[in-house]
Amino acid sequence: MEDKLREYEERLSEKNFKLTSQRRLILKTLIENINEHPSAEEIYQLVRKQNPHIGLATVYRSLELLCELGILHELNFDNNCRRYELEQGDKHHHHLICLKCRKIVEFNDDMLKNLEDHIQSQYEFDVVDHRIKFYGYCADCRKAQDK
Amino acid sequence: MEDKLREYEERLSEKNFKLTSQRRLILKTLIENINEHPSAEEIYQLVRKQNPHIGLATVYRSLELLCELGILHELNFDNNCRRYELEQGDKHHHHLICLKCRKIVEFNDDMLKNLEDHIQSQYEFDVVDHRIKFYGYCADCRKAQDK
DNA sequence: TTTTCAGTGGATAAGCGTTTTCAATCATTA
DNA sequence: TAATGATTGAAAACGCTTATCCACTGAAAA
Repeated sequence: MEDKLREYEERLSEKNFKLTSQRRLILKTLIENINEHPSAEEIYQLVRKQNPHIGLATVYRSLELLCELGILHELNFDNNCRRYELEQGDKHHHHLICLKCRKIVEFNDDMLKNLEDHIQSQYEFDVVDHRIKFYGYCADCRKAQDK
Repeated sequence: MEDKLREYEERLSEKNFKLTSQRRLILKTLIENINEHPSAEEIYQLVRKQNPHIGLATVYRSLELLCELGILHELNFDNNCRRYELEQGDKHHHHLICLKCRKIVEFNDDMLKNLEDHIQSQYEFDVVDHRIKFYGYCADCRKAQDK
């Protein structure tokens, strides 16, 4: 935890930003909830438990800054709010979204390199990133359905 | 055009909805701009050229209804608005999104069936749909950059 | 030390896309 | 014709996000 925070502090200071107490708390919350893909509002609620004086605007500003620095990624699962996840090295992972319980499962893949190469030559499209979402039913919901 | 409209009328009436003049005009506009992936606002502006009295709420309501009937698909390229495309048979296609000019190129694929099967067994996740977006630079922007 | 100044944060208003409300209209049926 | 229900348009409300305002902080300059 402290290691990660020090790393983030360095990445902030490279661009002359400071790891203020608010940013520290937001990052801490993101680390602690790394599998949750929380929305801004959810982060705000979590952060307020530890510092009730923090403002919603600060949360939004911090998330924006962290995204610009590449520390955080913005996700887009449903249409009415943005969700966030910490950057996790260069492991390319994508999401399985359960249509019933809305749970989000991550999965890693290396199978798409070929497809990228194909697109590159076929469409003259220079691929720099991709986002894949699979929709379906997770193990839990499938079991519940069988009952 | 008229063929398609008749087909849509049938699909509406199956669920006891009517092809009103507003819905007809919206569908007509969607057919005419089938490669544009227009947003609700853009559809509204297009539709108003032919019927200046149509309301924005009607456009939103019609788009919602057409999505529910599967005639239309909601897309999610940028965060601040939804875009729409007519359902086009069972051709599974995805999108290449140019980061420079924001142009959206469609591409078809059959290469993902294997990946779905893999996910199915590995994660016990029952995949029913997937959405893939590749981000990069289109042929035009690549050429412009070379100059 | 005092002053200055950029960076930051909190409260709140504003912005923007979307949804809801409500009265009016239209089509269909009795 | 009267009644009923679906649909519409205008405007208000809504929810998430961004911008504005002013106060505070902490470091550099005078």
